[in-house]
Amino acid sequence: MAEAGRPNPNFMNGVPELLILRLLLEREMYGYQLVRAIRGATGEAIALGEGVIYPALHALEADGALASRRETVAGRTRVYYRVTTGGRRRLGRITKDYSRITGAIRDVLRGPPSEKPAF
Amino acid sequence: MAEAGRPNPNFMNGVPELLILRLLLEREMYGYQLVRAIRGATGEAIALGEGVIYPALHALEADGALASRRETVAGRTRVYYRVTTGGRRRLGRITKDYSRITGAIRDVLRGPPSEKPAF
DNA sequence: GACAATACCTATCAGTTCGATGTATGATAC
DNA sequence: GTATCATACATCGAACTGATAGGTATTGTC
Repeated sequence: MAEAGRPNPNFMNGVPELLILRLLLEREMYGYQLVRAIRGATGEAIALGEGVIYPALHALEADGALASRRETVAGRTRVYYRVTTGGRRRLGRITKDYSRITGAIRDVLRGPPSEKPAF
Repeated sequence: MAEAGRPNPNFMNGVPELLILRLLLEREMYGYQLVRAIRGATGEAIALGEGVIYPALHALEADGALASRRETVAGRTRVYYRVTTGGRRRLGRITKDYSRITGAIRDVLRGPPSEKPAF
């Protein structure tokens, strides 16, 4: 049962996918770069390792949501990913779902109008 | 990889716990009642079955976050749960964690100031 | 020459949640 | 009167994520 304090103990489902698609929408990136971009964009609140990102990128590409391009820079191979049209649709869907659910949770956390806020 | 459309495909971790504690803070409830309260409070956005709620209640009680009281009404036994002092602390912690992370995600979804909103 | 950082990758483990199933009672419909 | 549904509890196994840990290879630094 999720202990608080650790960087991010499980927490959410589909969020890695959501963050990846949203960040790649702005500009194409390669995996290793994405790993740090997520740390950076969330102010360390969310830290997804390479073991999460790479498989997710592969799956998204296999699903046609991402397309990739290889480039070798200073002897290192980078695989740049960009969002496809299908990926944009997918991002739209999951963003809507995500907002719907977190919105519902927020309402519950706020509590009924009568009650003075719990926090 | 989380298919959209189903009632609530996995989605989050610790959210059942969060909702349970928050709703029980307002008034004590029994398990079956909670199942419907969650459906109701989230406008069907989140529907947690009994297979989620009962084990969660047992675990929270075992952890000292909830206390229970049995009552028989019209031949049916109800187990009412209320939040303990420790449970209130716990709710405070996980609410803060939750807000921190969803806040970070919201920032990412909003995108950089320069960019026009994606949706 | 060792070590850290970059850059890719995969396999396994652990934790959650979902779905199915089971028991039992009371109320309702036929 | 009996079949069915809603109430109310409970547990187990399956499925899915995501976290951890490991593995390769190159470049740059001390």
